[in-house]
Amino acid sequence: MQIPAAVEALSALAHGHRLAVFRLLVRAGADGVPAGEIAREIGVLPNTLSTHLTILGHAGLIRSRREGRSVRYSADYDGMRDLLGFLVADCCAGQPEICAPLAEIAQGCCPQP
Amino acid sequence: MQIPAAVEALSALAHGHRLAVFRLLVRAGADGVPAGEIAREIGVLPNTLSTHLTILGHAGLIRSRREGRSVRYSADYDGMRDLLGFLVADCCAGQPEICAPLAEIAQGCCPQP
DNA sequence: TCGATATTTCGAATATCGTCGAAATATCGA
DNA sequence: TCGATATTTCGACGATATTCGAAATATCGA
Repeated sequence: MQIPAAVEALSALAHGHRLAVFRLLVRAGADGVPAGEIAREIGVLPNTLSTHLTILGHAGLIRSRREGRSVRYSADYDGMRDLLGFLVADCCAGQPEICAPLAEIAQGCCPQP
Repeated sequence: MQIPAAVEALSALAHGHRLAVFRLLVRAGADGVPAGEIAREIGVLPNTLSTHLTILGHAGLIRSRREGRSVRYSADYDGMRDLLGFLVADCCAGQPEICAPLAEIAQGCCPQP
């Protein structure tokens, strides 16, 4: 990941509704959530939500697939990992001791064998 | 960290010059870098940079201290950790297996004993 | 104190973003 | 095919963000 892509992803998340949508989808897992349900949960008009979903999708943070009359959106975990990896890699450049606590956070959250 | 603070931090980083400044300061370590040197490195006018530094500072991502005629800016590693921790915690909610690779990234970057 | 250096603040111009209503598109069931 | 449901696209308005030049502030050395 390069700076322009990172800026695009950060910009996509730098909005209350979009960050809420992203969190919702990350929690929802691979199955995803239909656009209409997202709109109700977040409390935004369907057309406005559609704009936000497009932005998140173009940033590589979510995916979509049509399912009947609705479109299910789901988190793009690869994209999310790229962004977090970019920030983590950046944070570690030069001084590993500084981001060691980060590894602990990840450790506490997703215990490794 | 709550959504509003996360949005503020993400917004601060969602700009090419500011992200470049933040990376520079993270690499520079606790000593920090004087504002003038940052401006030269990044290639922005001093007054414009000052605006960006204020935004990053208010978001809790950098700190500053006057040193003679210049002001040295340095990364706020606690703030950075809060933001990354927030995103990581969010990513893990519900499905630990998804962000396990993230823990590996942190592991590879900052090897734990 | 005075001038030089370093940084910040102010005010205004321009560009971009976010939201909405209305209309268009896609899919299904009768 | 037709009407209903689900989502997206379009066009426009108001709000916010970014940048710049000019001026103000802070600190140092002579």
